[in-house]
Amino acid sequence: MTRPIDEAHPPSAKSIVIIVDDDAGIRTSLDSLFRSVGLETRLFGSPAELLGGQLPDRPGCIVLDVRLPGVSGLDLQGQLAQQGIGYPIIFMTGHGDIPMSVRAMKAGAVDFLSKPFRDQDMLDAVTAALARDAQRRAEATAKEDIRAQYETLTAREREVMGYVTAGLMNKQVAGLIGLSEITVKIHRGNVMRKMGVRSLADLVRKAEALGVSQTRRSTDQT
Amino acid sequence: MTRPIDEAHPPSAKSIVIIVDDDAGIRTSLDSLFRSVGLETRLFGSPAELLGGQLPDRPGCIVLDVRLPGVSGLDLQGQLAQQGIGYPIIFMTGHGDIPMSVRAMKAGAVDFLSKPFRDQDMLDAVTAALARDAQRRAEATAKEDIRAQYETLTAREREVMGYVTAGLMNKQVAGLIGLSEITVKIHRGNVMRKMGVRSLADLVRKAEALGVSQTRRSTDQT
DNA sequence: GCCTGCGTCATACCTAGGTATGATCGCAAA
DNA sequence: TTTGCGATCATACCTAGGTATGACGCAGGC
Repeated sequence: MTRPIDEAHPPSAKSIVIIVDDDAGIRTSLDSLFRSVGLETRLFGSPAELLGGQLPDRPGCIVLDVRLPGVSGLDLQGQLAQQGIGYPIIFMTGHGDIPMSVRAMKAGAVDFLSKPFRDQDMLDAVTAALARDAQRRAEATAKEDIRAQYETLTAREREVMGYVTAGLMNKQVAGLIGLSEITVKIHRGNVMRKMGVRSLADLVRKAEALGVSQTRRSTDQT
Repeated sequence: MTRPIDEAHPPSAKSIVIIVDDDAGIRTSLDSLFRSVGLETRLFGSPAELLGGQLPDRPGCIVLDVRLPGVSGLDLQGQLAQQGIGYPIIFMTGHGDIPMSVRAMKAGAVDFLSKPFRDQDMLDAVTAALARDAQRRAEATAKEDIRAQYETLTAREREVMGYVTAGLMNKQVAGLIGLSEITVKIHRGNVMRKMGVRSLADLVRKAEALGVSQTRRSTDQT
Protein backbone atom coordinates (compact mmCIF):
# COMPACT_ATOMS: atom_id res chain seq x y z
CA MET A 1 0.00 0.00 0.00
CA THR A 2 2.59 2.51 1.06
CA ARG A 3 5.06 3.30 -1.69
CA PRO A 4 6.81 6.34 -0.20
CA ILE A 5 9.87 7.97 -1.72
CA ASP A 6 11.34 5.78 -4.43
CA GLU A 7 8.34 6.23 -6.74
CA ALA A 8 10.93 6.21 -9.51
CA HIS A 9 9.24 3.75 -11.82
CA PRO A 10 5.49 4.29 -11.89
CA PRO A 11 3.22 1.98 -13.87
CA SER A 12 4.37 3.85 -16.96
CA ALA A 13 7.87 2.36 -16.68
CA LYS A 14 8.68 0.43 -19.80
CA SER A 15 8.55 -3.30 -19.42
CA ILE A 16 11.69 -5.24 -20.07
CA VAL A 17 12.13 -8.44 -22.05
CA ILE A 18 15.09 -10.56 -21.04
CA ILE A 19 16.35 -12.63 -23.93
CA VAL A 20 18.54 -15.66 -23.32
CA ASP A 21 19.82 -17.47 -26.40
CA ASP A 22 23.26 -18.62 -27.44
CA ASP A 23 22.63 -17.69 -31.04
CA ALA A 24 23.62 -14.07 -31.58
CA GLY A 25 21.43 -13.87 -34.66
CA ILE A 26 18.34 -14.86 -32.72
CA ARG A 27 19.21 -12.41 -30.01
CA THR A 28 19.48 -9.47 -32.33
CA SER A 29 16.39 -10.32 -34.31
CA LEU A 30 14.34 -10.71 -31.15
CA ASP A 31 15.89 -7.53 -29.87
CA SER A 32 14.66 -5.52 -32.83
CA LEU A 33 11.29 -7.23 -32.79
CA PHE A 34 10.65 -6.19 -29.21
CA ARG A 35 12.10 -2.74 -29.61
CA SER A 36 9.84 -2.20 -32.59
CA VAL A 37 6.86 -2.41 -30.29
CA GLY A 38 8.35 -0.18 -27.64
CA LEU A 39 9.73 -2.76 -25.26
CA GLU A 40 13.12 -2.59 -23.62
CA THR A 41 15.38 -5.61 -23.86
CA ARG A 42 18.33 -7.19 -22.15
CA LEU A 43 20.38 -9.81 -23.97
CA PHE A 44 22.21 -12.81 -22.54
CA GLY A 45 24.11 -15.53 -24.35
CA SER A 46 24.11 -18.03 -21.50
CA PRO A 47 22.45 -18.82 -18.17
CA ALA A 48 25.66 -17.91 -16.39
CA GLU A 49 25.51 -14.36 -17.71
CA LEU A 50 21.93 -14.05 -16.55
CA LEU A 51 22.56 -15.49 -13.11
CA GLY A 52 25.71 -13.46 -12.67
CA GLY A 53 24.24 -10.05 -13.30
CA GLN A 54 21.70 -8.11 -11.33
CA LEU A 55 18.22 -8.23 -12.76
CA PRO A 56 16.29 -4.98 -12.60
CA ASP A 57 13.26 -4.70 -10.36
CA ARG A 58 10.95 -3.92 -13.21
CA PRO A 59 7.93 -5.47 -14.86
CA GLY A 60 9.11 -7.86 -17.51
CA CYS A 61 9.47 -11.42 -18.70
CA ILE A 62 12.09 -13.84 -19.95
CA VAL A 63 12.37 -15.35 -23.40
CA LEU A 64 14.49 -18.44 -23.09
CA ASP A 65 15.98 -20.95 -25.46
CA VAL A 66 15.68 -24.48 -24.16
CA ARG A 67 19.06 -25.57 -25.45
CA LEU A 68 21.68 -23.41 -23.83
CA PRO A 69 25.36 -23.74 -22.98
CA GLY A 70 25.74 -25.10 -19.47
CA VAL A 71 22.39 -25.79 -17.86
CA SER A 72 19.34 -26.30 -20.02
CA GLY A 73 16.59 -23.74 -20.18
CA LEU A 74 14.34 -26.03 -18.19
CA ASP A 75 16.89 -26.31 -15.40
CA LEU A 76 17.38 -22.59 -15.48
CA GLN A 77 13.64 -22.20 -15.00
CA GLY A 78 13.92 -24.15 -11.77
CA GLN A 79 16.95 -22.23 -10.58
CA LEU A 80 15.30 -18.90 -11.19
CA ALA A 81 12.22 -20.01 -9.31
CA GLN A 82 14.39 -21.12 -6.40
CA GLN A 83 16.08 -17.74 -6.30
CA GLY A 84 12.70 -16.06 -6.12
CA ILE A 85 13.03 -14.56 -9.56
CA GLY A 86 9.46 -14.73 -10.66
CA TYR A 87 9.60 -13.39 -14.19
CA PRO A 88 7.21 -15.32 -16.40
CA ILE A 89 9.10 -17.42 -18.94
CA ILE A 90 8.49 -18.05 -22.61
CA PHE A 91 10.44 -20.94 -24.07
CA MET A 92 11.70 -21.31 -27.60
CA THR A 93 13.20 -24.37 -29.10
CA GLY A 94 14.40 -25.67 -32.39
CA HIS A 95 14.42 -29.33 -31.48
CA GLY A 96 11.81 -29.67 -28.82
CA ASP A 97 9.46 -32.50 -28.12
CA ILE A 98 6.20 -32.90 -26.31
CA PRO A 99 7.55 -34.07 -22.93
CA MET A 100 9.84 -31.09 -22.90
CA SER A 101 7.02 -28.65 -23.56
CA VAL A 102 4.78 -30.34 -21.01
CA ARG A 103 7.47 -30.18 -18.39
CA ALA A 104 8.00 -26.49 -19.06
CA MET A 105 4.30 -25.69 -18.91
CA LYS A 106 3.85 -27.68 -15.71
CA ALA A 107 6.62 -25.62 -14.18
CA GLY A 108 4.68 -22.48 -14.97
CA ALA A 109 5.94 -21.35 -18.36
CA VAL A 110 3.67 -18.93 -20.17
CA ASP A 111 4.28 -20.43 -23.58
CA PHE A 112 6.51 -22.77 -25.50
CA LEU A 113 7.23 -21.83 -29.09
CA SER A 114 8.89 -23.97 -31.71
CA LYS A 115 11.41 -22.30 -33.97
CA PRO A 116 10.75 -20.94 -36.40
CA PHE A 117 7.82 -19.06 -34.97
CA ARG A 118 5.87 -16.15 -36.35
CA ASP A 119 6.77 -12.78 -34.89
CA GLN A 120 3.18 -12.24 -33.96
CA ASP A 121 3.06 -15.44 -31.95
CA MET A 122 6.07 -14.30 -29.97
CA LEU A 123 4.58 -10.88 -29.39
CA ASP A 124 1.31 -12.41 -28.25
CA ALA A 125 3.18 -14.63 -25.84
CA VAL A 126 5.14 -11.68 -24.48
CA THR A 127 1.97 -9.67 -24.06
CA ALA A 128 0.45 -12.49 -22.04
CA ALA A 129 3.63 -12.86 -20.02
CA LEU A 130 3.78 -9.17 -19.21
CA ALA A 131 0.15 -9.20 -18.14
CA ARG A 132 0.87 -12.10 -15.84
CA ASP A 133 3.90 -10.33 -14.45
CA ALA A 134 1.95 -7.16 -13.77
CA GLN A 135 -0.57 -9.22 -11.83
CA ARG A 136 2.16 -11.06 -9.95
CA ARG A 137 4.00 -7.87 -9.07
CA ALA A 138 0.87 -6.15 -7.85
CA GLU A 139 0.12 -9.04 -5.54
CA ALA A 140 3.70 -9.28 -4.38
CA THR A 141 3.83 -5.57 -3.60
CA ALA A 142 0.60 -5.62 -1.66
CA LYS A 143 1.73 -8.61 0.35
CA GLU A 144 5.14 -7.06 0.86
CA ASP A 145 3.63 -3.94 2.34
CA ILE A 146 1.45 -5.91 4.68
CA ARG A 147 4.39 -7.98 5.77
CA ALA A 148 6.44 -4.86 6.43
CA GLN A 149 3.73 -3.64 8.77
CA TYR A 150 3.57 -7.04 10.43
CA GLU A 151 7.33 -6.93 11.01
CA THR A 152 6.89 -3.85 13.19
CA LEU A 153 4.77 -5.81 15.66
CA THR A 154 6.29 -7.16 18.84
CA ALA A 155 6.00 -10.85 19.64
CA ARG A 156 3.13 -10.23 22.02
CA GLU A 157 1.29 -8.10 19.54
CA ARG A 158 1.56 -10.81 16.91
CA GLU A 159 0.25 -13.35 19.34
CA VAL A 160 -2.71 -11.17 20.20
CA MET A 161 -3.31 -10.43 16.53
CA GLY A 162 -3.50 -14.13 15.81
CA TYR A 163 -6.15 -14.75 18.40
CA VAL A 164 -8.12 -11.62 17.66
CA THR A 165 -8.32 -12.36 13.95
CA ALA A 166 -9.40 -15.87 14.82
CA GLY A 167 -12.48 -14.30 16.35
CA LEU A 168 -11.73 -14.60 20.05
CA MET A 169 -12.92 -11.97 22.48
CA ASN A 170 -10.38 -9.97 24.42
CA LYS A 171 -11.15 -11.81 27.62
CA GLN A 172 -10.65 -15.15 25.92
CA VAL A 173 -7.31 -14.05 24.57
CA ALA A 174 -6.40 -12.83 28.02
CA GLY A 175 -7.25 -16.17 29.51
CA LEU A 176 -5.36 -18.13 26.87
CA ILE A 177 -2.08 -16.30 27.25
CA GLY A 178 -2.45 -15.42 30.91
CA LEU A 179 -2.87 -11.67 30.77
CA SER A 180 -5.43 -9.22 32.00
CA GLU A 181 -8.05 -8.11 29.56
CA ILE A 182 -6.82 -4.55 29.75
CA THR A 183 -3.38 -5.54 28.55
CA VAL A 184 -4.86 -7.42 25.64
CA LYS A 185 -6.77 -4.30 24.72
CA ILE A 186 -3.57 -2.31 24.69
CA HIS A 187 -1.81 -4.82 22.47
CA ARG A 188 -4.84 -4.96 20.25
CA GLY A 189 -4.87 -1.20 19.89
CA ASN A 190 -1.19 -1.26 19.00
CA VAL A 191 -1.83 -3.94 16.40
CA MET A 192 -4.56 -1.89 14.76
CA ARG A 193 -2.35 1.18 14.66
CA LYS A 194 0.77 -0.59 13.39
CA MET A 195 -1.10 -2.61 10.80
CA GLY A 196 -2.69 0.58 9.53
CA VAL A 197 -6.28 -0.53 9.83
CA ARG A 198 -9.26 1.00 11.54
CA SER A 199 -11.60 -1.93 11.52
CA LEU A 200 -11.37 -5.54 12.59
CA ALA A 201 -12.59 -6.55 9.13
CA ASP A 202 -9.55 -5.00 7.49
CA LEU A 203 -7.27 -6.59 10.07
CA VAL A 204 -8.76 -9.99 9.34
CA ARG A 205 -8.12 -9.53 5.64
CA LYS A 206 -4.51 -8.56 6.22
CA ALA A 207 -4.07 -11.51 8.54
CA GLU A 208 -5.49 -13.80 5.86
CA ALA A 209 -3.05 -12.39 3.33
CA LEU A 210 -0.25 -13.19 5.75
CA GLY A 211 -1.69 -16.53 6.79
CA VAL A 212 -1.28 -15.72 10.45
CA SER A 213 -4.68 -16.17 12.01
CA GLN A 214 -4.60 -18.76 14.70
CA THR A 215 -6.29 -21.79 13.26
CA ARG A 216 -9.31 -22.73 15.29
CA ARG A 217 -11.87 -25.36 14.73
CA SER A 218 -14.77 -23.67 12.98
CA THR A 219 -17.47 -22.33 15.25
CA ASP A 220 -20.02 -23.49 12.75
CA GLN A 221 -23.50 -24.56 13.70
CA THR A 222 -25.86 -24.06 10.76
CA MET B 1 -18.82 -27.36 6.44
CA THR B 2 -22.18 -28.96 6.95
CA ARG B 3 -22.54 -32.31 5.23
CA PRO B 4 -25.69 -33.65 6.83
CA ILE B 5 -27.48 -36.82 5.77
CA ASP B 6 -26.25 -37.93 2.36
CA GLU B 7 -22.82 -38.88 3.67
CA ALA B 8 -23.02 -41.77 1.21
CA HIS B 9 -19.56 -41.46 -0.25
CA PRO B 10 -17.06 -40.58 2.45
CA PRO B 11 -13.43 -39.87 1.55
CA SER B 12 -12.98 -43.62 1.24
CA ALA B 13 -15.18 -43.70 -1.89
CA LYS B 14 -13.17 -45.10 -4.76
CA SER B 15 -12.03 -42.55 -7.24
CA ILE B 16 -13.19 -42.96 -10.79
CA VAL B 17 -11.18 -42.67 -13.98
CA ILE B 18 -13.16 -41.70 -17.05
CA ILE B 19 -11.56 -43.01 -20.20
CA VAL B 20 -12.45 -41.52 -23.58
CA ASP B 21 -10.83 -43.13 -26.60
CA ASP B 22 -12.23 -44.38 -29.87
CA ASP B 23 -9.88 -47.35 -29.90
CA ALA B 24 -11.51 -50.21 -28.03
CA GLY B 25 -8.12 -51.82 -27.48
CA ILE B 26 -6.78 -48.77 -25.71
CA ARG B 27 -9.92 -48.54 -23.62
CA THR B 28 -9.69 -52.08 -22.36
CA SER B 29 -6.00 -51.95 -21.68
CA LEU B 30 -6.35 -48.70 -19.73
CA ASP B 31 -9.34 -50.19 -17.98
CA SER B 32 -7.34 -53.11 -16.69
CA LEU B 33 -4.39 -50.91 -15.83
CA PHE B 34 -6.49 -48.69 -13.61
CA ARG B 35 -8.47 -51.55 -12.11
CA SER B 36 -5.21 -53.25 -11.23
CA VAL B 37 -4.45 -50.41 -8.84
CA GLY B 38 -7.92 -50.33 -7.33
CA LEU B 39 -9.46 -47.54 -9.35
CA GLU B 40 -12.93 -47.61 -10.81
CA THR B 41 -13.35 -46.77 -14.48
CA ARG B 42 -15.94 -45.62 -16.92
CA LEU B 43 -15.37 -46.09 -20.64
CA PHE B 44 -16.52 -43.91 -23.52
CA GLY B 45 -15.82 -44.26 -27.21
CA SER B 46 -16.70 -40.71 -28.18
CA PRO B 47 -17.27 -37.25 -26.71
CA ALA B 48 -20.98 -37.59 -27.50
CA GLU B 49 -21.27 -40.61 -25.23
CA LEU B 50 -19.57 -38.72 -22.45
CA LEU B 51 -21.65 -35.57 -22.84
CA GLY B 52 -24.84 -37.56 -23.17
CA GLY B 53 -24.60 -39.56 -19.99
CA GLN B 54 -24.64 -38.41 -16.42
CA LEU B 55 -21.27 -38.13 -14.77
CA PRO B 56 -21.12 -39.29 -11.19
CA ASP B 57 -20.47 -36.76 -8.44
CA ARG B 58 -17.35 -38.51 -7.31
CA PRO B 59 -13.67 -37.74 -7.06
CA GLY B 60 -12.05 -38.65 -10.33
CA CYS B 61 -10.33 -37.54 -13.49
CA ILE B 62 -10.58 -37.91 -17.25
CA VAL B 63 -8.12 -39.62 -19.57
CA LEU B 64 -8.76 -38.31 -23.01
CA ASP B 65 -7.48 -39.05 -26.48
CA VAL B 66 -6.86 -35.90 -28.48
CA ARG B 67 -8.09 -37.36 -31.72
CA LEU B 68 -11.70 -38.37 -31.31
CA PRO B 69 -14.71 -38.83 -33.56
CA GLY B 70 -16.68 -35.61 -33.71
CA VAL B 71 -15.06 -32.86 -31.68
CA SER B 72 -11.38 -33.08 -30.80
CA GLY B 73 -10.22 -33.77 -27.30
CA LEU B 74 -9.08 -30.19 -26.98
CA ASP B 75 -12.50 -28.87 -27.91
CA LEU B 76 -14.08 -31.31 -25.54
CA GLN B 77 -11.86 -29.91 -22.80
CA GLY B 78 -13.38 -26.50 -23.41
CA GLN B 79 -16.93 -27.82 -23.52
CA LEU B 80 -16.50 -29.67 -20.26
CA ALA B 81 -15.11 -26.56 -18.60
CA GLN B 82 -18.07 -24.55 -19.87
CA GLN B 83 -20.47 -27.07 -18.42
CA GLY B 84 -18.78 -26.77 -15.07
CA ILE B 85 -17.39 -30.27 -15.21
CA GLY B 86 -14.13 -29.72 -13.47
CA TYR B 87 -12.53 -33.14 -13.63
CA PRO B 88 -8.81 -32.78 -14.24
CA ILE B 89 -7.86 -34.03 -17.70
CA ILE B 90 -4.94 -36.11 -18.90
CA PHE B 91 -4.43 -36.13 -22.63
CA MET B 92 -3.01 -38.93 -24.75
CA THR B 93 -2.10 -38.70 -28.37
CA GLY B 94 -0.48 -40.74 -31.04
CA HIS B 95 0.21 -37.92 -33.44
CA GLY B 96 0.52 -34.85 -31.27
CA ASP B 97 2.73 -31.86 -31.67
CA ILE B 98 4.07 -29.18 -29.40
CA PRO B 99 1.44 -26.49 -30.07
CA MET B 100 -1.24 -29.03 -29.30
CA SER B 101 0.32 -29.98 -25.99
CA VAL B 102 0.91 -26.36 -25.07
CA ARG B 103 -2.67 -25.46 -25.80
CA ALA B 104 -3.90 -28.34 -23.65
CA MET B 105 -1.64 -27.43 -20.75
CA LYS B 106 -2.60 -23.77 -20.96
CA ALA B 107 -6.23 -24.84 -20.71
CA GLY B 108 -5.45 -26.61 -17.46
CA ALA B 109 -4.64 -30.18 -18.45
CA VAL B 110 -2.74 -32.15 -15.84
CA ASP B 111 -0.54 -33.95 -18.32
CA PHE B 112 -0.14 -34.72 -21.97
CA LEU B 113 1.24 -38.13 -22.83
CA SER B 114 2.42 -39.33 -26.22
CA LYS B 115 1.47 -42.84 -27.22
CA PRO B 116 2.96 -45.18 -26.58
CA PHE B 117 3.51 -44.27 -22.95
CA ARG B 118 4.71 -46.32 -20.07
CA ASP B 119 2.01 -47.58 -17.72
CA GLN B 120 3.80 -46.00 -14.85
CA ASP B 121 3.75 -42.57 -16.48
CA MET B 122 0.01 -42.85 -16.90
CA LEU B 123 -0.46 -43.96 -13.32
CA ASP B 124 1.68 -41.10 -12.07
CA ALA B 125 -0.37 -38.67 -14.11
CA VAL B 126 -3.61 -40.11 -12.76
CA THR B 127 -2.32 -39.90 -9.23
CA ALA B 128 -1.51 -36.24 -9.73
CA ALA B 129 -4.90 -35.63 -11.34
CA LEU B 130 -6.76 -37.30 -8.50
CA ALA B 131 -4.84 -35.25 -5.98
CA ARG B 132 -5.77 -32.11 -7.84
CA ASP B 133 -9.39 -33.18 -7.99
CA ALA B 134 -9.52 -33.88 -4.28
CA GLN B 135 -8.23 -30.38 -3.65
CA ARG B 136 -10.68 -28.86 -6.10
CA ARG B 137 -13.62 -30.74 -4.64
CA ALA B 138 -12.76 -29.79 -1.11
CA GLU B 139 -12.67 -26.13 -2.04
CA ALA B 140 -15.84 -26.40 -4.07
CA THR B 141 -17.69 -28.06 -1.22
CA ALA B 142 -16.59 -25.48 1.29
CA LYS B 143 -17.61 -22.65 -0.99
CA GLU B 144 -20.86 -24.39 -1.79
CA ASP B 145 -21.82 -24.61 1.86
CA ILE B 146 -21.04 -20.97 2.44
CA ARG B 147 -23.08 -19.98 -0.58
CA ALA B 148 -26.01 -22.04 0.62
CA GLN B 149 -25.97 -20.09 3.85
CA TYR B 150 -25.70 -16.84 1.96
CA GLU B 151 -28.74 -17.78 -0.12
CA THR B 152 -30.86 -17.83 3.02
CA LEU B 153 -30.19 -14.14 3.62
CA THR B 154 -32.75 -11.57 2.59
CA ALA B 155 -31.73 -8.72 0.29
CA ARG B 156 -31.40 -6.33 3.19
CA GLU B 157 -29.34 -8.74 5.19
CA ARG B 158 -26.94 -9.19 2.30
CA GLU B 159 -26.63 -5.47 1.95
CA VAL B 160 -25.85 -5.07 5.62
CA MET B 161 -23.43 -7.98 5.48
CA GLY B 162 -21.54 -6.29 2.68
CA TYR B 163 -21.05 -3.10 4.62
CA VAL B 164 -20.31 -4.78 7.91
CA THR B 165 -17.63 -7.01 6.43
CA ALA B 166 -16.17 -3.94 4.77
CA GLY B 167 -15.50 -2.65 8.26
CA LEU B 168 -18.20 -0.02 8.64
CA MET B 169 -19.79 0.65 12.00
CA ASN B 170 -23.48 -0.01 12.46
CA LYS B 171 -24.26 3.70 12.50
CA GLN B 172 -22.37 4.23 9.25
CA VAL B 173 -24.28 1.42 7.61
CA ALA B 174 -27.49 2.92 8.92
CA GLY B 175 -26.62 6.28 7.44
CA LEU B 176 -25.64 4.81 4.08
CA ILE B 177 -28.81 2.89 3.49
CA GLY B 178 -31.13 5.19 5.40
CA LEU B 179 -32.05 3.05 8.37
CA SER B 180 -31.89 3.41 12.10
CA GLU B 181 -28.94 1.88 13.85
CA ILE B 182 -31.19 -0.48 15.74
CA THR B 183 -32.51 -1.99 12.54
CA VAL B 184 -29.01 -2.51 11.25
CA LYS B 185 -28.20 -4.34 14.46
CA ILE B 186 -31.14 -6.65 13.92
CA HIS B 187 -30.10 -7.42 10.36
CA ARG B 188 -26.57 -7.92 11.50
CA GLY B 189 -27.66 -10.35 14.15
CA ASN B 190 -29.69 -12.26 11.58
CA VAL B 191 -26.68 -12.38 9.28
CA MET B 192 -24.46 -13.82 12.00
CA ARG B 193 -27.05 -16.46 12.82
CA LYS B 194 -27.84 -17.45 9.26
CA MET B 195 -24.21 -17.52 8.20
CA GLY B 196 -23.42 -19.75 11.13
CA VAL B 197 -20.69 -17.63 12.65
CA ARG B 198 -20.16 -16.25 16.09
CA SER B 199 -17.47 -13.72 15.39
CA LEU B 200 -17.05 -10.90 12.93
CA ALA B 201 -13.71 -12.40 11.96
CA ASP B 202 -15.36 -15.58 10.73
CA LEU B 203 -18.00 -13.59 8.89
CA VAL B 204 -15.32 -11.59 7.12
CA ARG B 205 -13.62 -14.79 5.99
CA LYS B 206 -16.86 -16.21 4.63
CA ALA B 207 -17.58 -12.94 2.87
CA GLU B 208 -14.14 -13.05 1.31
CA ALA B 209 -14.76 -16.57 0.09
CA LEU B 210 -17.94 -15.32 -1.53
CA GLY B 211 -16.41 -12.11 -2.78
CA VAL B 212 -19.22 -10.04 -1.39
CA SER B 213 -17.64 -7.45 0.84
CA GLN B 214 -18.49 -3.98 -0.34
CA THR B 215 -15.31 -2.66 -1.92
CA ARG B 216 -14.15 0.40 -0.11
CA ARG B 217 -11.08 2.51 -0.53
CA SER B 218 -8.53 1.17 1.92
CA THR B 219 -8.46 2.95 5.23
CA ASP B 220 -4.72 2.73 5.21
CA GLN B 221 -2.50 5.27 6.86
CA THR B 222 0.81 3.72 7.89
C1' DG C 1 -59.81 -12.33 5.78
C1' DC C 2 -55.94 -14.22 8.17
C1' DC C 3 -51.28 -15.76 8.64
C1' DT C 4 -46.49 -15.36 7.60
C1' DG C 5 -42.28 -13.26 6.55
C1' DC C 6 -39.90 -9.12 5.88
C1' DG C 7 -38.65 -4.69 7.14
C1' DT C 8 -38.92 -1.06 10.16
C1' DC C 9 -38.20 1.25 14.78
C1' DA C 10 -38.23 2.25 20.04
C1' DT C 11 -36.84 1.34 24.84
C1' DA C 12 -33.98 -0.95 27.86
C1' DC C 13 -30.16 -3.46 29.38
C1' DC C 14 -25.97 -5.76 29.18
C1' DT C 15 -21.46 -6.97 27.17
C1' DA C 16 -17.44 -5.86 24.46
C1' DG C 17 -14.22 -2.71 22.55
C1' DG C 18 -11.22 1.43 22.76
C1' DT C 19 -8.41 4.82 24.95
C1' DA C 20 -6.35 7.99 28.27
C1' DT C 21 -3.73 8.41 32.54
C1' DG C 22 -0.61 6.62 35.55
C1' DA C 23 2.25 3.27 37.42
C1' DT C 24 5.71 -0.78 37.92
C1' DC C 25 9.13 -3.95 36.12
C1' DG C 26 12.88 -5.90 33.25
C1' DC C 27 16.17 -5.60 29.87
C1' DA C 28 19.30 -3.85 26.64
C1' DA C 29 21.49 -0.06 24.45
C1' DA C 30 23.72 4.32 24.93
C1' DT D 1 23.99 4.54 35.15
C1' DT D 2 20.61 6.46 32.64
C1' DT D 3 17.43 6.04 28.96
C1' DG D 4 14.08 3.87 26.32
C1' DC D 5 11.08 0.29 25.10
C1' DG D 6 8.25 -3.51 25.79
C1' DA D 7 5.17 -5.58 28.83
C1' DT D 8 2.20 -5.49 32.49
C1' DC D 9 -1.98 -3.80 35.10
C1' DA D 10 -5.51 -0.51 37.37
C1' DT D 11 -9.12 3.01 37.20
C1' DA D 12 -12.18 5.57 34.63
C1' DC D 13 -14.93 6.80 30.87
C1' DC D 14 -16.95 6.53 26.52
C1' DT D 15 -18.45 4.19 22.30
C1' DA D 16 -19.98 0.14 19.83
C1' DG D 17 -22.17 -4.25 19.59
C1' DG D 18 -25.90 -7.57 20.85
C1' DT D 19 -30.40 -8.92 22.20
C1' DA D 20 -35.01 -9.05 24.20
C1' DT D 21 -39.62 -7.14 24.09
C1' DG D 22 -43.07 -4.93 21.77
C1' DA D 23 -45.01 -2.72 17.98
C1' DC D 24 -46.51 -1.27 13.07
C1' DG D 25 -46.95 -1.65 7.95
C1' DC D 26 -46.90 -4.30 3.84
C1' DA D 27 -47.07 -7.98 0.45
C1' DG D 28 -48.16 -12.73 -0.84
C1' DG D 29 -50.32 -17.02 -0.16
C1' DC D 30 -53.94 -20.07 1.87
